[in-house]
Amino acid sequence: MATVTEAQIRAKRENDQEHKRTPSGFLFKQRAFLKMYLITLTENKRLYGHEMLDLLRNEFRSLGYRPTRSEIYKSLHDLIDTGILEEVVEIKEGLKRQKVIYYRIINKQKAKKYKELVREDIDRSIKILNKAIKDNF
Amino acid sequence: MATVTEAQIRAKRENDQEHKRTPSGFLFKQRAFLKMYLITLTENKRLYGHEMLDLLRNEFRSLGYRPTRSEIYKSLHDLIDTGILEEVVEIKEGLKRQKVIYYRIINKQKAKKYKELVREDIDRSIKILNKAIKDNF
DNA sequence: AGATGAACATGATGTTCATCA
DNA sequence: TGATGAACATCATGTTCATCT
Repeated sequence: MATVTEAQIRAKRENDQEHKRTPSGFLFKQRAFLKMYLITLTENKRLYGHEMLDLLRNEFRSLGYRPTRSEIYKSLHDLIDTGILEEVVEIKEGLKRQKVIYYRIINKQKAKKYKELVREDIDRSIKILNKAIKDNF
Repeated sequence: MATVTEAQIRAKRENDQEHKRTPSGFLFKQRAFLKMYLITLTENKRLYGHEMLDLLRNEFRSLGYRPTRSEIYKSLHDLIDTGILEEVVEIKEGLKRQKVIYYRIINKQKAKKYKELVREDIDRSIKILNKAIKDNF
């Protein structure tokens, strides 16, 4: 009996999704952008979700970008579903015991690959934007 | 009796829409991007909708962006609704008589203002993207 | 058939409500 | 009460169908 790996299932699902409706290719999605940042944050700091949200909001405040709570969590869940991150549940002692979730990279190779992918898309987007300035001004 | 101008009605409608749901401010929308291009095309060339679509698809093919037919038309309609463009209907003689719609700027000031607005957003977006590269690579 | 337009469908993402420690 | 998660609502945009010359 042929075994089907998790990775294959995900690959198929992603492929199916991609072909349901063909994106026009205009810039990239916020989700990908956040996932890239969340990977980097996990690589460099030890933060739980809510802290990541606060950090990103501070970082981008001056640029008028304020990511949503749900986008952060959905991005983190995506990264877990695709086998890049895993949860590290911890109890934060305090007035009231508080469960928080930290993250850890479980597949460095995949993480690196994903970031490279997003990077290419960022480069492409910058080209589009620069072209627009050249063409319209 | 107080008269309400078209512009006021539109302004109100747009304002209402803006406040229904606050955008997070991540990059900008394809629609605004296209509207900017369509204004510029109208300023510089005499093209009807379908020709504009073809032109833009050619321009951006190498960058992997292929705008949709409906996005072009919706963008043109937006520009008409907001008093920036007007239609110039013409009959293209040929094997079969064919109605096409050209466009003309009817409010240069508004057109210029809109483009400037988009430009600011493009600059902001480029900043976000450059920051992302700096932060993640 | 080519050009336009509108209805519809779906994906991306923001808001609200629920849960849990 | 702070952190997380899921259901829901709405907007942006792609696809399909209709119309007109």
